[in-house]
Amino acid sequence: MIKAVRGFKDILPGESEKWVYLENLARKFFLSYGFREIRLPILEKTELFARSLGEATDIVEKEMYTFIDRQKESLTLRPEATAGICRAVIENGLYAQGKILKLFTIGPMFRHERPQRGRLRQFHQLNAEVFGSNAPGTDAELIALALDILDAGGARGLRLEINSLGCPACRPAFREALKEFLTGVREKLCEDCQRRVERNPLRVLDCKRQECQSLYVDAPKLEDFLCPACKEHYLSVLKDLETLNIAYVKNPCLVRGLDYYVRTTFEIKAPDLGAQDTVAAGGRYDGLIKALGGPDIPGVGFAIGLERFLLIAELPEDLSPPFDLFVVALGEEARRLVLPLVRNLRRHGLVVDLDHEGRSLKAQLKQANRLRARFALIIGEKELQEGKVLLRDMTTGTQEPLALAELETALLKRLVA
RNA sequence: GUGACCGUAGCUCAGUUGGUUAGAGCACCGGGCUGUGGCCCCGGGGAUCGUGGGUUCAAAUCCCACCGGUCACCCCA
Repeated sequence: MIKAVRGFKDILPGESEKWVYLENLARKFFLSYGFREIRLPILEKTELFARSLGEATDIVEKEMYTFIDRQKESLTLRPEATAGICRAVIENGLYAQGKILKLFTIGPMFRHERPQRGRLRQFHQLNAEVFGSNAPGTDAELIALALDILDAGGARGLRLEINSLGCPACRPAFREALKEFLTGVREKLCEDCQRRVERNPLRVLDCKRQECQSLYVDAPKLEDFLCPACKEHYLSVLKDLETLNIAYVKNPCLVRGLDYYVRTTFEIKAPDLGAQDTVAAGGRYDGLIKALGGPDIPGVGFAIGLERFLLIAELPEDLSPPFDLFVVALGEEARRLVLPLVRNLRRHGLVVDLDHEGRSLKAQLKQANRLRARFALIIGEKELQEGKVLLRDMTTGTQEPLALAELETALLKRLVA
């Protein structure tokens, strides 16, 4: 048997309704926050991701689905959405001086990781990005948006963690101070962290090991190194959050895995998720557009992991659409007679089905029952002769005779809400 | 990439210290009720026991390898 590729999952009926529900819910919020949808290719030139995420990140180093196509060009299944959105913004000239551009997109991402709870190789994200705004209010607004979507989906007990990574003006000083500190305690660090000290010292702060974390309480804090502009920005974001009554936890160790972040970074965590507990994350990436060859406009955004959202979402019990009518046609003559009727009812938006297999009345009623049809329309030889069909209410079991001649209008009257 | 646990009908599982033809419940199809669903009863179809090798008179059962799944590490949405 040919099976789906490891880490790639089918979304089956029963599950797909939940996806549509959450996507629609998110769409509603994106639109009310003034965002417009952008749909993007899932395949991009490898260079785009290498340049935007950073060559030394785990994603670029070992998690991308990269291949050489027939034109001998290196292409990559997108591991995240921001790079592609930036590319599209630049390529299509969506920016303009002073214009605020708010975009969202929904779709699959691909990373070659070992699958586990809340982690797939193809997974899906809801992304929102704002271009052209330096204002801290934009950062706070995005956080509010993410939380509103998650809350409307019934996710509870969320924890917002926030940090500021500074900017190219102030981060280097902190980097040096941190490096110095780390060199002092180097022997006590775990293997991974020892490696990080040289390559990417900030990532050390993100280490999950208790031993390392207990050392870092004495480490220099990035917040103390922020330049006045970054400091003011950070405080203003926090203030907006407070004004919006949004609870947050400052996490000076929140570093994020992508190189392009500056200033605000945040994660929304859900304790119920298990090891992969980040359901949404985002931050500011002011230099990215320029680095990709575009104008010097700032950007902020976030992504919600849809699979993870689904794991903690509280959804309405029954998301399947109501099934209006099952037409029980007994015999070929009846079936032929009913064909145009069924089609017309469907064109009116009603959910209607019938049996083409020539099964018995009993079998067809059984199917109607299984489909949870509100009504069954019974038409056999007797009905054909008498010019009357039977409309059976499947919940009460009562049957009403309807004249064949005005059947369609009679049905529409009873079925259209 | 590393580790632990797990792989028996479509689904959930049973299968004794290795021993006839591998079972059950649910689901599906049919019948009881030849034109009335749900409840009940009866019957039926459906399994390369994850794959390949090995041990043995004999393997779903023991051993090895591989594949897949789950969870954790790592990393992240």
